[in-house]
Amino acid sequence: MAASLQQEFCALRDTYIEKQFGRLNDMQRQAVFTTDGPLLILAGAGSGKTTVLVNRIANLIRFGSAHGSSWTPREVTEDDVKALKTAIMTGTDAPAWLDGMLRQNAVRSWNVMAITFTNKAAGELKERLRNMLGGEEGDEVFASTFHSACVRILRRWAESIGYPRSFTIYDTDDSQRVMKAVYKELSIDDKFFPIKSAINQMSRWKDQLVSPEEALRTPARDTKGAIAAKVYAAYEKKLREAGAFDFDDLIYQTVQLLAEHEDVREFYQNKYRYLLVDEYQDTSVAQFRLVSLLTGPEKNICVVGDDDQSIYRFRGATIENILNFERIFPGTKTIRLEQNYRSTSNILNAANCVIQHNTERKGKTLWTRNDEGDKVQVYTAENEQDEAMHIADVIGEHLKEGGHLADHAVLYRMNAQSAPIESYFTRAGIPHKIVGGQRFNDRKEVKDIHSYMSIVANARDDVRLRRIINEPARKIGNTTVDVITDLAAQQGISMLEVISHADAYAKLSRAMMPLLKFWQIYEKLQESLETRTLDEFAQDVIEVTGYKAMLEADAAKGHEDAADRLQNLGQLVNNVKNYCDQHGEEASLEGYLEDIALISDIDSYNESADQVVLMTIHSAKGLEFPYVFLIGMEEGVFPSEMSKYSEADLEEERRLAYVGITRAKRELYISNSVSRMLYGRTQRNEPSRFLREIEPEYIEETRSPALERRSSMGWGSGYSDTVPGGASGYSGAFGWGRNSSRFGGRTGGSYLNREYNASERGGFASGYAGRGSSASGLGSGSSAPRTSGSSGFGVGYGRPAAPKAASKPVSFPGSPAASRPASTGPKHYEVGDIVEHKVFGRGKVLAVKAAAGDQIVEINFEKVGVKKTMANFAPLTKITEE
DNA sequence: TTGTGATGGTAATGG
DNA sequence: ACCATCACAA
Repeated sequence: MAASLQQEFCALRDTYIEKQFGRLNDMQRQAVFTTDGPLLILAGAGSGKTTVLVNRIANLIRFGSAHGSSWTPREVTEDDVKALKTAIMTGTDAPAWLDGMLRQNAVRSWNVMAITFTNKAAGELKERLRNMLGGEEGDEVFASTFHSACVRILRRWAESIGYPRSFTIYDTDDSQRVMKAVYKELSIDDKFFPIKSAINQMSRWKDQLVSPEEALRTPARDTKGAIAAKVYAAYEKKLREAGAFDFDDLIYQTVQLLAEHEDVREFYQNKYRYLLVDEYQDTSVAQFRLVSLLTGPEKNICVVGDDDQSIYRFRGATIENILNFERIFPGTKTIRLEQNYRSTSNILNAANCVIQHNTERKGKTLWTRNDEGDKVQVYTAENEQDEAMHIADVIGEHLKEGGHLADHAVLYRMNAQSAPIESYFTRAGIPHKIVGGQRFNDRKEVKDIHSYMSIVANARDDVRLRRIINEPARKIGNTTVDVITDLAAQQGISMLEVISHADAYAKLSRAMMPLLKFWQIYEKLQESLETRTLDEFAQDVIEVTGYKAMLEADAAKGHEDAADRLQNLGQLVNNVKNYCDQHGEEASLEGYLEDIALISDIDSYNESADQVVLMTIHSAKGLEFPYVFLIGMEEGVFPSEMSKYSEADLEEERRLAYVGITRAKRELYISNSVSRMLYGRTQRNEPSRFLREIEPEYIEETRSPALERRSSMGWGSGYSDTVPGGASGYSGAFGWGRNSSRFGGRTGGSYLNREYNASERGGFASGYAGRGSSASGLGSGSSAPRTSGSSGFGVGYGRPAAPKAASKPVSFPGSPAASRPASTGPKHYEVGDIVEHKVFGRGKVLAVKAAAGDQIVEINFEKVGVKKTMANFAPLTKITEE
């Protein structure tokens, strides 16, 4: 009797718990209910990976291993069964007195550690856990990146491995400075073996847990290898003296710490009994080792990854970690999540087409129940301006239909590609945000102030001291710095210590006054740190050091960027303030410096602002957008020139393409450009092989009207007749449709190839030069408007299946670049005019200001409110009378 | 020591 | 095309 009650209760308990996770699919639920032992989740793009992670943690904390168990902590009563039945029927929570019966071996939230790839992902995880579990328990889960977790561990144990508690974290710039000093000391010529290569080699060694000693012991392949080993050892010594870790050290040294100190290892294994690692495909040997060291004897290790999305091989990620997981952790349960919830089937099929061309895969095929959606739009642009304009057109159309800017993302292979888009968007007044590239914290003035701050935190840090000792200029030149360096080395003390009694050294007599002054500044800052709040301290640094005075003097002299720099420093102080607000009592100088070292651009990307976002595909990993523009799909750009000669590199590029494609939810726009200015040279690139790999049935392609016009006007003698039907043969012009010879296929006789030849022969060069040079928007071009007008594309263009953006002739004047020669002078608008803007629609002019041969027009738009645009560049049309 | 002009190298992805 | 670095003059 009691036994069957027990059975009934356990079955009900399963039902109850399953209901809690009712929104998951079978595979996802399996992953959630696999609570103990090693678990490998192979999660395809958009398969609800984060959801699974969050739910799995929630299940651990709320129910532990109760699901599937046939055991209860006490005798089951009729009341128990009844209460649980009621809870299931009514969809309410079971009464609290059942908790003991439901929460079997429930895991305490602070026993769970989740490692993610970015701080942003960690933040999202925590946010969702808070929502699911409530504030307290959610917050108690330790979720962070590898690097943050390691810093946390290292802070605690630094002294046991000979580092100061307030160690500094060096960024790439610092590393290069150190390496440069090493080269100088060892008289190594960086022309023979570039510093960057040395750092790279060293970095790979650290990723693979190769110590300087091992590197030296291992016979080098060549002279360069020998040099690398030599500088590695010297570099490491310097960092240790400075009390600094670089990014790779954070992992490497933590591994050493855990490997060599059993007590420390056991401390963490006891503390974190359940480990979850996200983006496992991007972990390095060192990171794998770290995970293994943290994993206790119970082996409660769950990793989530997708071998098809491994895109960080170049920085030491090893796909073997995921491929060998089952072998390294015997008894691993493997679960595949292959249902995609993100994209339309056309987009997903396109992605599958591409990734299928890789050989090194675990192999899985994503599927979806989502609609087919629109076909993937492929646009061939004439040049990068044209590409930018096309994107703006599409976005404009979407906005007219009620879409939001923030639903659009422009993704590219490398940061350099953002420039033309950014500049076009700026001129057209399209709100946008670039993620990545030159980071705020990388600006010279910001780094300088941070260097001052960090030497106050860590007086041993000679590298950063050198950076600012004469910034602003205070008569401490290279000679003096070299003398100080020697003195410090002789006595085994830091440079700052030498400076603190500069008067004791005869060699420093000449520079004594400036040095003592510098020391006074330093002491003032020390005092400021002790007596004032952190943001006041930052302000003091800017002022006491004379940095502010220097910039103000520059600004007075008419230095253009000095004002910007001052503003940046103001922003820096704001950032410190924000940091203080966020961390309250916990705020510390070390903490702040740590944040700026470890927080990346993508972490602070905030999707709530209504802006188009521009970023690299790498940055976009883990994100999704309704509308995605994947630009620069050309050989030599994507895949990059450097990857073309290695099959393994190419496969990584292809995975990157796969990541890019799978970011899109509703519509994907891929573009390539016939001509592109890159690295100061105009290149003519073939469309990317990745485009060719997509089956034609998922694609719809369009060529820039500019390219069509060229062919129909008969430039480049005698080739237009090989294009079927000229402009009217548009849909087939690409050779892409039914005949599937596609992009410049192997026949070599494709339309595109011909065009390259034609242009290289200069057949239309003269007729074309105006447009080309007016690409900057300031050229002398006398070209025809490009989107409408007498050449009649308006009509020819409107084939039924054409992409939305191109489907109707657009009523505003053409691109800022192409159709507004500077010679026409500024456009004149007046307050009160009603104008039409390509992107924002209709609005009323509020104010007009003259600026450098142009006007800044402030407009109140009906739909989007007040915006400022440049009259000469913004796609504005005056509406005569409303 | 500081400021300038020329030069020449460097061009991928990032914590 | 851009930047950083360097040599050199002031």
